[in-house]
Amino acid sequence: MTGVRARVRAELTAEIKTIACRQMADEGPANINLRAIARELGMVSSAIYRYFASRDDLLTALIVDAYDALGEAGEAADATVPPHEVEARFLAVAHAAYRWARDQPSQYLLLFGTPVPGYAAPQDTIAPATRFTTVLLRILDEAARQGAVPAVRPNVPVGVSADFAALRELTGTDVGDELMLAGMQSWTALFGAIGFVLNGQFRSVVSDVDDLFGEFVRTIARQVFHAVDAPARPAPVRPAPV
Amino acid sequence: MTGVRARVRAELTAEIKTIACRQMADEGPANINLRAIARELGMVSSAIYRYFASRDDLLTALIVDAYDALGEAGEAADATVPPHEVEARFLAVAHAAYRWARDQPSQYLLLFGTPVPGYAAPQDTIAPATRFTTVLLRILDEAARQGAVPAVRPNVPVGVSADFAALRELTGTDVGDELMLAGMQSWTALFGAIGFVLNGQFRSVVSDVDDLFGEFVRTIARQVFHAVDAPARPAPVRPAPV
DNA sequence: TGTACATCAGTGAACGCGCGTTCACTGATGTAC
DNA sequence: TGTACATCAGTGAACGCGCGTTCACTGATGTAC
Repeated sequence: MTGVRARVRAELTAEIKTIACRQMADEGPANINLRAIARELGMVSSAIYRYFASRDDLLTALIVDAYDALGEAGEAADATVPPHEVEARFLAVAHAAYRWARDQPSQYLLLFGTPVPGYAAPQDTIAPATRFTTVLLRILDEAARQGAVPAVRPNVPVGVSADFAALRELTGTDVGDELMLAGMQSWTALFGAIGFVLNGQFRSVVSDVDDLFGEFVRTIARQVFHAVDAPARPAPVRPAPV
Repeated sequence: MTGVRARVRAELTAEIKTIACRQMADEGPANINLRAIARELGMVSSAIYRYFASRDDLLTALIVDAYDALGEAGEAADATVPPHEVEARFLAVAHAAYRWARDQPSQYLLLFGTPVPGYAAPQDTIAPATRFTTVLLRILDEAARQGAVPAVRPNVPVGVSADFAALRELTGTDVGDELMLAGMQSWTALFGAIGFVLNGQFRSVVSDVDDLFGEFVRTIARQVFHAVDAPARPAPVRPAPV
């Protein structure tokens, strides 16, 4: 039964991360404390090093988990809406991000708040970090196929346009420059709104922040996926990308 | 010369804050260190307590200063543009915030990043916090007087509408619900974009983030101050608010 | 199936470090008559 | 103008605390023949 030790190990590893998450909720993302975790597990502090080589390693694991959880929440929400309803998909995904952020604010802040001082994110965090963004990009791709045009058409700077071309190449998408810029802007707007709600920026100004956020997101969606002024553009026949 | 001691005191107080700011740049906003400050000043650690009653007190002073600096940057930028050119004013103010944030990222993160664990902002920080927002609100007020209507007209939820009414009362502005919501959305979008740039969210995707930000802001401005579809609405005669 | 050996989880003590804050004090700077 | 007193900046020692990490170790769990 080689699996017994392995299973116990996996369980304890998970438990360490769970406790670290709870700690972050109390003390802030930068303040995980190996000794306190060991104490809570009834272990001696050095025992933690059987599971994580260092504090930074544990932090990396938490970041990867958080990115994955956010990405999964986005994917799950996206899957509940018919693929061609791009605006509804965006709304579903945006609200999923909002809910996730409100449910675990410290994990959200671990990803999008102040970087932890002295910590340099290793390669392992890059792939999970793109997971949520990929969901948004897929919606944008479908919107492009439907000929969507943003309500306010941006003028994409040449340097940025070149970057977008590389991005299309890399991701196998076919989103035009204007829509891509509008999409990125909506992305920053979405997370800006979430951050403001989380940090209480609307406190003593707006009481029902959930309602406010909801209307923010609806407005953003209509800005990006506004198709009324769209020139008649035939849908390309290439299949959907990953 | 009662002023000699007072002047030295003011200078040292300022120097403590300056050192604390530099420290934040290295170690993150949450990590100011009284002993290190004293060391750098060539003093004994307890001497700091002649100037600040506690670490939290120093933190409060830094937050107030940061809010004031951001507010002043916004006001200064706003003053460079003729009052009736609302879109240009917004652009100027947005870029001022961006520049300020890029020049002192740690101070920006002190205000808009992860809250410092265990620190509860006292009353003193509230007034300075509104200074920058007030600039935006004044621009919005002028825009309302000119009959501006957002490119995508939001549906303001009833609860939020009530809050907006109270806000109008409190600030002596006359910005309608739709424009107010669009304005707030632009506010979150602006700071979301700044935060993303600061935290390197566009790294290895877009190289010239300044250009990207510039176009973001132009797009946001046109979304808010879009007046083309505006119903003919006579400009009210009441004078400009504070 | 049983035995000899290797693996590995957890122990306990220690290292080196630094923090915020208090307190009784010294000595210089300012104030009032 | 000079003296007696009050104010206050800075000292130095101490308190109590906790952290991440290393290392030699014990003893239980798994493996190979």
